[in-house]
Amino acid sequence: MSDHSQVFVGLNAVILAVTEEEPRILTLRRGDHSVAFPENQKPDPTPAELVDALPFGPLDPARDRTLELALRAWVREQTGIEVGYVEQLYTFGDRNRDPREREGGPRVLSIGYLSLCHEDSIAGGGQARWRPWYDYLPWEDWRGGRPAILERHLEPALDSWIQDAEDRRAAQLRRERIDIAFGLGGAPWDGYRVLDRYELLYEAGLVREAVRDRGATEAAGEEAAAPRLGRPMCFDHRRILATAVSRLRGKIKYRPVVFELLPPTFTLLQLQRVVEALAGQPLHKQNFRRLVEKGGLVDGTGKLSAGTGGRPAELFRFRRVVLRERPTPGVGLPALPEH
Amino acid sequence: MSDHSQVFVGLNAVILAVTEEEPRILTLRRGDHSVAFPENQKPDPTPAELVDALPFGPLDPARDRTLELALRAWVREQTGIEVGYVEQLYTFGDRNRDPREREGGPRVLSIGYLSLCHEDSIAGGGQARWRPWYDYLPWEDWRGGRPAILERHLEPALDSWIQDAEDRRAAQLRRERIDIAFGLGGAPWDGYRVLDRYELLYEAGLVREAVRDRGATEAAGEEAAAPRLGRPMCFDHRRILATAVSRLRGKIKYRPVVFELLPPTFTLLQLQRVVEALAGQPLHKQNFRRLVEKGGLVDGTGKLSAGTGGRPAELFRFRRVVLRERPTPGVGLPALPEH
DNA sequence: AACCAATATGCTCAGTTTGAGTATAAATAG
DNA sequence: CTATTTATACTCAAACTGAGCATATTGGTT
Repeated sequence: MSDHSQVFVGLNAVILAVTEEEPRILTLRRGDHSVAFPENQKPDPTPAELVDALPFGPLDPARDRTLELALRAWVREQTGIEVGYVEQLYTFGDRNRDPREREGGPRVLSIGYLSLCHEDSIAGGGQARWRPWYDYLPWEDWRGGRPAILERHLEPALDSWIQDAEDRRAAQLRRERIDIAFGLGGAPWDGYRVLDRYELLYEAGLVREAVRDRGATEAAGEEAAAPRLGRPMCFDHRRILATAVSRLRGKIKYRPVVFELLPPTFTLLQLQRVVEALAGQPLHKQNFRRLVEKGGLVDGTGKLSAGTGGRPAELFRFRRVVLRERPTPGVGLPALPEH
Repeated sequence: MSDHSQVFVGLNAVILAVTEEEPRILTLRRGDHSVAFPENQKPDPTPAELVDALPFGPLDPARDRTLELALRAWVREQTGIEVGYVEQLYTFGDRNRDPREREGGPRVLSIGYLSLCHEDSIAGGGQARWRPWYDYLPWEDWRGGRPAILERHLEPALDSWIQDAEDRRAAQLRRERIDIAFGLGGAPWDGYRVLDRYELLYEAGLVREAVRDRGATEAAGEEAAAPRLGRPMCFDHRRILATAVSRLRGKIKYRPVVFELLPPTFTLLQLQRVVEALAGQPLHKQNFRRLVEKGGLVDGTGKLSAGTGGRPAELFRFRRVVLRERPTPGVGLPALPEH
């Protein structure tokens, strides 16, 4: 076996918890083009260029029996967090996703994982920080109605990207993709196309990562003019995050994963707020209650929660046996109303 | 960067086409513990131990800009097939998934891909063969009613696996998992849990791969006694196939991927047969027609198909604009009737 | 020519699910 | 004591779904 086919394999984790009705991910700060494998978490030499990054750890082929065990091991070591629910997302292997490859570094593959944590287990973290995932993807949060950033920045910028197309056909193609991804031109907004949207913005050069990857040869002035849609991240970490959001939004429909983010007992409103936080859209309260109760997803405990402002709510727990009863127990999301 | 963290990365492809109402995958024959990287497709020295294998190719970090390009390249080189639709499935990295690791070989990671081909593009293939995927997973095909293999072989074997559990609690746990995965004990059969089922059978030692992986130290007599549930495959290739089936069955519900398997125009029965083949369950003809027509998935062409035995059917084509209209255009599958 | 087998297509109908809203109950704050 | 807030129960129409009947159009048989 020749050496040329060897690559370096790392694992990236989107570690998620929902606190104060916000989905938050664990992020580190680090230099974008600097040490990628923080064996000692050494701080970056050039603080001006620090960027948010997903936690990262190498696969140690000698030690780690499985990929998932590898992930659990270094997450524990780096952050002290003992992750529960873990799911593989996607393997990212484009050349130059790690910029040091350009300077002769090895080809770096990254396997993305999603981990769900209960709110109370987020104590540790070391240098890590919990940040709302909508800081990185602000156009995905429709809980307060259509995000203003869409009309104010995103749509005009996408429009001029369409104008910039080579010819009429290319422009038509761009228009088509944008309409479907962003629910424009009469198309509905599809909450699951998170990755499509991010990739389109990247392609259109509307996220800082795109400008960065096209080479730092441009003038500083030009770079400053580049739009800053959402908080940027290291490497392709925002793409990994977008993958995680897509996956999770899809999955809550047919698997009871939400409960991995909740304490053992909770009120129905708490549950609803978590689902809304993930889905990025508001839900009809009474219908949501009907869905989870009649759907057999939860069981009342008879106990009441401490006052949350109004009438006390009953505490519920996840009804595990639902798995035996229905093939796809989850919370279906309604289509967003047209505008 | 230390050398110990380097691994060998390969790509496995589940290349699928539906012909004669059967979903078929492209397979090679090769020695189970022999050369894993068929640079020259060299035939195996010990024909007695030949097993079916998924097409495989290495990632060449120097040449391949992206993983998908790598896949397309070696599939073209090896089989002459120019794949269209391609989708990444999962990355498999358990130690010893390639048995040569035991003898000091490098850690081998495999990234599984799913590719969908039109029926007419399956000419080439070289030494490769198209084989029905239900040869490998016969318990997944419910088109002719509940598969006999379930009652005849699978359920008794799973029952005795439950009996073999350490203690009552462990047995209870096994019972629970089996009921949910195989729709026993009142639970419904869930067509999407293909991977769950395969992994359970593997764990219970009911597929040949499990016997093989536990070491070839056992007597030949014992091995012969091992059940042969479905046609075995090389390494963990059947697991990859199970992942592909799971993914595809899930996806046809919300994305119009079926059309990747059909010619440009087709009759509604043809379309139905393909969906049935993938889902492994029969569908109600009139309702299916209503679903795809009212759902805006297809457009009539006005032309009629050559007689297929009865009244000629209208030819339809995929209605691409449906993507602009509905967020999740696909063919929802009904629950299978209880027994 | 009449009839049968096979497939295609149109339509009905009841049961369920879904989206939206009204009404009432039980707590706290002033 | 009243306004406010949250919880919970119930209603109603529209849409969707599962199941089946009925009719249409072909080729082959008698």
